[in-house]
Amino acid sequence: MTRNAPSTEDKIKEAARKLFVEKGFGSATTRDIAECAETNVALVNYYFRSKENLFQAVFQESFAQTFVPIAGILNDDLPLEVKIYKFVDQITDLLKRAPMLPIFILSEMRGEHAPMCQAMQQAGAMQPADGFRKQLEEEAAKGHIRPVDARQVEANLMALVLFPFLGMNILKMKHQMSDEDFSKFVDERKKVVPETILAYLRSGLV
Amino acid sequence: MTRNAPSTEDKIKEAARKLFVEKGFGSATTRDIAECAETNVALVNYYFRSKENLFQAVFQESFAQTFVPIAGILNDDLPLEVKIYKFVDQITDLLKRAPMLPIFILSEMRGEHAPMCQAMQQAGAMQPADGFRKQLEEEAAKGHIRPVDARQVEANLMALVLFPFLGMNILKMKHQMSDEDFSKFVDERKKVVPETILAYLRSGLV
DNA sequence: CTTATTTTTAATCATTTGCTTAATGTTTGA
DNA sequence: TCAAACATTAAGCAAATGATTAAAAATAAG
Repeated sequence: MTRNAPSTEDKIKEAARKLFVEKGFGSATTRDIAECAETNVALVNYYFRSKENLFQAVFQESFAQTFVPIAGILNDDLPLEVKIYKFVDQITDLLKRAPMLPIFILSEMRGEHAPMCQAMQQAGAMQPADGFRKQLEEEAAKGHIRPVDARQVEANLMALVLFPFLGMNILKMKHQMSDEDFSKFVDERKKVVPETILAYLRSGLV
Repeated sequence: MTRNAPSTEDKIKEAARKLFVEKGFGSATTRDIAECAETNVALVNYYFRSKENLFQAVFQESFAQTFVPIAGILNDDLPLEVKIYKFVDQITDLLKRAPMLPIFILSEMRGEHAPMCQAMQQAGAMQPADGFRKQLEEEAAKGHIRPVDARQVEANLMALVLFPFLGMNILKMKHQMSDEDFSKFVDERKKVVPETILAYLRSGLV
């Protein structure tokens, strides 16, 4: 019982994902993609009408795969400390499976594709983590943590989790890391990052 | 007394910097660059021999401008707390003047240009922050902070300072920020980030 | 001034790139 | 079974792109 052979359309989309993520929109050609998908250029346009169209399809899936889970976990109904550990743990594991997605998304969200941002905002793909904000306010009211700007805390969390993947190449080189070393490094951050966030939230309490 | 008219070569390099940073290597064409520099394509190749060559020149300058100061400040001879505040303050101001540099550098350091990493490593453009590591060890020995992995602390610092610029577009959209709002946001981080780092370093002390 | 060198221009070449077309093969459903 | 819809292929087009050339213009040197 062999796995279902993927449809041509799916093979093209997967090839496109690989190449767009690896080289960026401008440097990946339709012929690259066709070859990588083991078909020809005509089929790429037959299924997706244009390179731009294909890119949109790939980008939106990638975006949903990366940034939607992030807001999701933050709005979960969990105790603050548990939530933060869960967030770091799950996002880290997600990114270990697709380490280039963040840099792909952020880098394509410039220049001619910058307007996509707005489009996706309106599509509701990016709801603010309102539950998280309220939770921080409640915990502060109870005196469990100090009063904070939720946007700053959220940015800190995202920064600490995403950055090692965004700067993976530089990081690996700077510290002469093998793939395995890097994997260990981000695993260690499953402790470091929550401790950092919680230390900030709890610092300066009377 | 008007400022020296920039040479054609410099006008081309500046135009290239603007367009490479804005659109990436693959999406910026030599004709774009020539037009933006108010010359013609032949001159681009006359001064730089090839698009790839021009890119290398621009990239290396941008890299030096961004990542060398970072390691520099960390190795300065300053008390830990002062150093951290200075680091965040200076790098933030630097990035406010060139907010797209980080995403440019990280995004171009993939695909066909990934080998540049190694080349720049060997050129010594990326010395590890050894002074910072020793300082952290000494402070830990004195009991002023807890024992830490310097690489993790350094990564945290870089992450917290760089990330808002890397994710500028998403951030501005998610929180409906104007340019001014964003500027305020990163200025507030001049307090938030050092407090976060220091809270971590001082947490769990007996 | 004259010659040599450097800089600039316009025209052009060879490829590449996104996309289309027309013909052929394959599947599906009535 | 047969036609209608779908899938695939090879060939090619027009525009864009990186690079070059040869000649003209500007600048520097003797």
